Amino acid sequence: MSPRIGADLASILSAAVELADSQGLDEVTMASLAAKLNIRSPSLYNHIAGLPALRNRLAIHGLEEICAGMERACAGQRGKEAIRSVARAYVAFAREHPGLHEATIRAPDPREPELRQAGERVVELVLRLLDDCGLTGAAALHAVRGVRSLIHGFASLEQKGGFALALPLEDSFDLLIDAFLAGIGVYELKL
Amino acid sequence: MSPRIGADLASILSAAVELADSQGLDEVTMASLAAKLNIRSPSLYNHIAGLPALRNRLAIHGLEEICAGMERACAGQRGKEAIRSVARAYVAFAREHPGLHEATIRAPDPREPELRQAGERVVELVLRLLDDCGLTGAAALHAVRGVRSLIHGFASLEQKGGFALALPLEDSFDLLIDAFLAGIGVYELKL
DNA sequence: AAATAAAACTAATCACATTAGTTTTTTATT
DNA sequence: AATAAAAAACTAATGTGATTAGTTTTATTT
Repeated sequence: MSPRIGADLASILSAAVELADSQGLDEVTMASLAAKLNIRSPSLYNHIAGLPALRNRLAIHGLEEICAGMERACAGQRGKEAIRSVARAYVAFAREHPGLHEATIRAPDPREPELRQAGERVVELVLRLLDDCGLTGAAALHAVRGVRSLIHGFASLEQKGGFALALPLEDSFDLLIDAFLAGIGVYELKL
Repeated sequence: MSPRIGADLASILSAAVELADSQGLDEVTMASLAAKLNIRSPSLYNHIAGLPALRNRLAIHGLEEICAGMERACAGQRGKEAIRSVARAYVAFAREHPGLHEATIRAPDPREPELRQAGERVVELVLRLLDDCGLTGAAALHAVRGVRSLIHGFASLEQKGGFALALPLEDSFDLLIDAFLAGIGVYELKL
């Protein structure tokens, strides 16, 4: 197949993920990544177009992992229970993969097709669960935005150290989800 | 007073805000900022320690503006109405000052004292409003985390172009706040 | 008029991204 | 077995940006 074997995109991506999760997304540079792979940075360009392209790949990879984790988490569940599960899966992902999570947030261009698709898959998953809760159409679409805002906001703030007080994070998150789900009826009423 | 008049911290900050809001936070560099002020980048170090310090200042400034906007928005209001108002004020700020808002999220060190204080002032404001809703103690603290997650999550996603669908953003946000407020009772019940 | 302090400047260094052009190595072909 | 082709690695070079060191300029104060 290959006239010469070297780093391939998978190994590059995996090294980038490790770097991102251990050092933070900003420390993932063409230089640091090349060093981790024991090659020189120009060699990376044989595999990926540049740093923005790498970050885009990281973001896609992150969204795929998020989607997979959510699917796993809500398997066999329905309705509010399922929503609670996918929400927890999201923050769990952000904790396990802080750098990769950051990458999903700070993608270079949110309109990039493959990235968008990965995001849409998450939306579709949540949409399916909301359907079980009796939400369809525009109401459901608004509700997905709500769910995404909740989980993304909480995970981001937690990650950035925004929650300073000595108060169990787990409880804060569960209560937030509970409050939202308790009030989810407004999506039917007000539309 | 001053042996020689040049750029002062206020003018530097204001130039940085303009740059951030018009070009994005990443385009605020010591180089671009100096160019905007018609000086050379090393001269900036007479006024600020470096790029991280500048970003920290921007973040503090942003939080102060957010707090001021919230105070203004909820003046004379109480309870849920007031919470709705401060939430709207937050997203309004993020729309008017996308770069400054980004700065508040991506501060170099969330533990920096002055930054923390600015953040705490926002927390205290919301805490005061929640008190009107009958929430105190740990319940109120959890609820503030909830409110912050909501507004920060929504504003971030909106700013990053995360809401692709053609669905009015205003409605999505109002519904989200409504749902949360409708379910806010769980903070009393479950604690 | 001289001293001082603050601000600006130039010059230099270092890190990183990226491009161009060359060499190496493996596979496939003759 | 020798060689042609492909893919990957390399070196060298450029450009941008942050930052430091050391120098010059200029307004204020003595």
